[in-house]
Amino acid sequence: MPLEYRQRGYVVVMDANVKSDVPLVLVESTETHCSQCQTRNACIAAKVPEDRLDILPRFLRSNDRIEAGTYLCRAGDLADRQYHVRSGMFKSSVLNAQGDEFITAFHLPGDIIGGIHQDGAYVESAIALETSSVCELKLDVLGQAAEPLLVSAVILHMCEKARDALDHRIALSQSSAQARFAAFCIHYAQKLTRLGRCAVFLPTPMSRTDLANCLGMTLESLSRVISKLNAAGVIQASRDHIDITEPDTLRAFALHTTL
Amino acid sequence: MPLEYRQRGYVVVMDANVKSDVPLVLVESTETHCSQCQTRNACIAAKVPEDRLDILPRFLRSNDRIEAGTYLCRAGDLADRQYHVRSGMFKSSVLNAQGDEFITAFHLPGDIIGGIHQDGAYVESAIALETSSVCELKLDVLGQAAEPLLVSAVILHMCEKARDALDHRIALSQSSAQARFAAFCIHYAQKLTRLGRCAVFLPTPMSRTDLANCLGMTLESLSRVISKLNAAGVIQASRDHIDITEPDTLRAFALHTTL
DNA sequence: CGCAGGTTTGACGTCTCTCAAGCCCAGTGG
DNA sequence: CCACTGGGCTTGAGAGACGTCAAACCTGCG
Repeated sequence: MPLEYRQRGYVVVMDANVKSDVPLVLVESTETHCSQCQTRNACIAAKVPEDRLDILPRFLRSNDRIEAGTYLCRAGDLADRQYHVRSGMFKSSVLNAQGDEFITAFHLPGDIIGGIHQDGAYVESAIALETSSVCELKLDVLGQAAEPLLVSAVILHMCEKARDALDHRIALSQSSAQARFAAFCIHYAQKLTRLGRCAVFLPTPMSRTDLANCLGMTLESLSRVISKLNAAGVIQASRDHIDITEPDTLRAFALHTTL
Repeated sequence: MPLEYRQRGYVVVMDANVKSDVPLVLVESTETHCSQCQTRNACIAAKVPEDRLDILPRFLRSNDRIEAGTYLCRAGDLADRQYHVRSGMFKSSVLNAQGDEFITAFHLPGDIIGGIHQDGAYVESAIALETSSVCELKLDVLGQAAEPLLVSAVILHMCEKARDALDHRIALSQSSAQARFAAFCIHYAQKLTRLGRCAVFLPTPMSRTDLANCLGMTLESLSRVISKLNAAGVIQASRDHIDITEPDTLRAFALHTTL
């Protein structure tokens, strides 16, 4: 499967099966083309009439390819822009006063990174978990632009994305570790569905440690839950992905609130 | 202390110490006056230059007084506007497929209600916990207005408010009930501080049941935590408020993550 | 082959949930 | 004024779940 990304004004197409720096194709790319983007149905483009998609590239800057392990932004940085994930996956996190890390979210295409401020600075840090790309939306441009279509789209999109955080919060208030994990899988699957991807194959580029942290449990508890659901035949988990074999059972577990 | 609210075009001032329906003062009010609002330092007005505050009432509609127990909006309603709390307190909640209720937040002045959408509908229901008032911001007006100051202010405010939800999420991932409760108190106190109110006196118009639900624990666990902190002299809790007597100790408890 | 990091499994202690009883307070009616 | 009543809150005892610590296990890599 060819790997396509954008770099210094070019669209670069690599052969993912061959470890090489020599691209298969190198196409000049003058700007972002939303109409050809795979994520256009899950980002602000989905809230703009299809025949007006051309207005977006005037406000969005599409970034070069971001390697796994690269920080997109850090807590405390000047919060002058939002990042909208185009491809790949990010994890965001915060540190408390003691230096404990909390993984706050895993971001898929269409998700907003840098949408949480305090005193004009980002609250979370975001790091790429795999090769990724984002679109940048500068806030001053947004204010000055006076482009009603863009403003509405951004605000609607922020409101819809707030739902992910809410889902996560609800999952966390479930007391049982199994219910939290099941809820995570179900929400993840729903997001993949909206992206037009397979709803039962969940890639897990994050470590078990990070996933456990995000779900508010220990690594061992997560491991036990996964082993149990594996043994029960509800999921089939490996190091880098989770296969949902019995979606209905998993959904039932997600609802099983012991609260 | 006089109680001031707005009703059918009048500003009504009541004597809160006397149980009567006869107002002390009745002033004609043609529109919202942000410059005189007690919440102006904690809402979108705080992101608009002071000498331009007059633009806001053109877009905001200030509601009549909302009695305790009144629903401001319900999950599933058409999400065509945001509510910005002006005074009082609300609680918002969601129901899952099983009918279990999850209290998702308690909203203080300056907070946004109705900022979470799915398919054009609200996800949460919000109900007043005491006599309250809100400002309405219609989304179509926001898009068409082309008023850069307003757009920037709303987006910045949404980004700052996203922080509350994040704080809640982090509090929920703490496994210890005591840490969750302590974190709730600390965040609550911080919000009161920003409103210019006392940071050690926390009114609790919500029931213990609702508070426990919001913190992802049982009523009994919450009660035990409160009793323990009471006995330790860290707080002094009664039915309708919590006094923080040792803020530093409480802060330390909030950080004590057993994760 | 050996190493290191991440992951799984096991044993044990602790914390929270559950169920149950008792308490406190406000409102009601005698 | 006082007993009654109901709801919300507190307290108690037991069971189950999760965290902790420790050891073993995989897996990719040199």
